[in-house]
Amino acid sequence: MKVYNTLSRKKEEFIPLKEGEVKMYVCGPTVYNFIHIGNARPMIVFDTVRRYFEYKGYDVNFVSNFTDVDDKIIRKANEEGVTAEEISKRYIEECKKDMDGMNIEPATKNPLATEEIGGMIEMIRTLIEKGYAYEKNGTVYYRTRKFKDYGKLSHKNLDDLQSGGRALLVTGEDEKEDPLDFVLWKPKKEGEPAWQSPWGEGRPGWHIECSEMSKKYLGEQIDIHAGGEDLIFPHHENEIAQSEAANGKEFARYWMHNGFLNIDNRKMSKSLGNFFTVREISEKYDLQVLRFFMLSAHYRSPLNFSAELMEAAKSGLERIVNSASNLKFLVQNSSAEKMTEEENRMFEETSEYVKDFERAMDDDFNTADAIAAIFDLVKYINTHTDENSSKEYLEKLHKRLSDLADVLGVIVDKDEEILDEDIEALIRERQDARKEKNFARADQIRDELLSKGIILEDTREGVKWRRA
RNA sequence: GGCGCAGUAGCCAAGUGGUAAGGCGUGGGUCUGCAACACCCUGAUUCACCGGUUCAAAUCCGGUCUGCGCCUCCA
Repeated sequence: MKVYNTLSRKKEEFIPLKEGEVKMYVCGPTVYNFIHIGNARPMIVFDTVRRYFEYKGYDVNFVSNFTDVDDKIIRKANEEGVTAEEISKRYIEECKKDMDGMNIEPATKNPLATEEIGGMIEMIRTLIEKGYAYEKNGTVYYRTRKFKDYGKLSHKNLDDLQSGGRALLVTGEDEKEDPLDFVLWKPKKEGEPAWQSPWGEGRPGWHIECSEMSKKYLGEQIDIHAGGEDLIFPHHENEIAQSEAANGKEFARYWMHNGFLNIDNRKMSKSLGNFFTVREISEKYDLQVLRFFMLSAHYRSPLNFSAELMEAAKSGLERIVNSASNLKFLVQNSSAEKMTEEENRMFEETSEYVKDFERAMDDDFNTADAIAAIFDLVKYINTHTDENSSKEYLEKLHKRLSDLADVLGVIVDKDEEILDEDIEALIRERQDARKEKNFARADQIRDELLSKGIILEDTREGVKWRRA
């Protein structure tokens, strides 16, 4: 199994720290509003990574934080005249609803920054003791040049940063020893939430949160640390500096980063007016479609979002779902129980697609290729099943398809909803009308059901229905 | 200025040395009362461009053009 590691800029064979276990940490969102579709990409991508590890039999300890103390949260709280806590609690709940819609497995643990302040203070204290940090007037800074590996993740060297990063010099507070030093602890300002510390009241810098939460819930060394590519610098670079200086050992073995989601080939931003929340998308599409769309390209590639592409994703997803529901329908109407020799042979043939799927996923989670393997399986199913197929054969194919889809977090079975009595009656009435060749009435009933979100399909085996 | 990514059919997108997967869409057909689903057929003599290496290049090397990202507490 190969994983692209940002550290080496190469695909590397994945070797877990501990046999059969994966410890992974994914930087989560800052909760000051509904999450946007850009936030959704790492959630979907790394949930899929997790699901594949689980499919392969690994025990995955998956930790992803919520940053619930931050300038943007404070600003929003001030705007609404409520506490920062109220804002963060509200949007954590909303975020979890969106994640549920995208079928993202709940993390093993979702730590909150505000609940881990004590540990962060301890880590900062350690850094000061070891000479990697210093305090000036209530602010604690990290002594960047002291950490000799600084830049190993983003492949930058400090002198380039200093000469190229004009902003760093301009904003450089006079009290910093070096313009490249970054904040570990900042003193309280009026109206801000604050915690007691050895350096006075204040709150932690952003980077120290993840170093501490990763350490607390996964240990000093983890297998995979992941997030959006924009986090490579400075966030993840700083995390490495903090964790490795404080703990004295390599922080994460593999660093994974997803590419950005663009809108019309432009970065999504509020100022460009091309900003979409997941909630907005959910009003128009099942979030399964968003998930399927995101997985249609490789996770490290930039991905462009548009209504047209969502429509294409919707059609593609329906093709898979239809195949599965067709199998269920055939099972209900099948009279043969046991697989025949021929069916056994055909079922064996489909293991080729499972191999293709795994080969794709083993190669740095190539979901686009994996989806192609699923489409191949769908095609096989559509051409090698009919009303004479046995229940056992159909069920085995269905399980095979849904198992693969499940790795991608794609739900293939719609909930078995009981039809209301009057809907069933309408379907029966339509069948009678059709027998009497009263097609006007039959079509009228079909339209009526369509307006209620029920799609009817007449097949040789009878009437099938599904929800739109 | 530094670092990096990308350019494959109408659209999306795999493929990193052996002769171009898959999906969506289009057009035609089968099935069907019609529709939908499904199935069959329909697509790149070619992978931004120019050179080079090689028996062999979308894949490797050099150059050009174009688009994009990071270097700002933005996933």
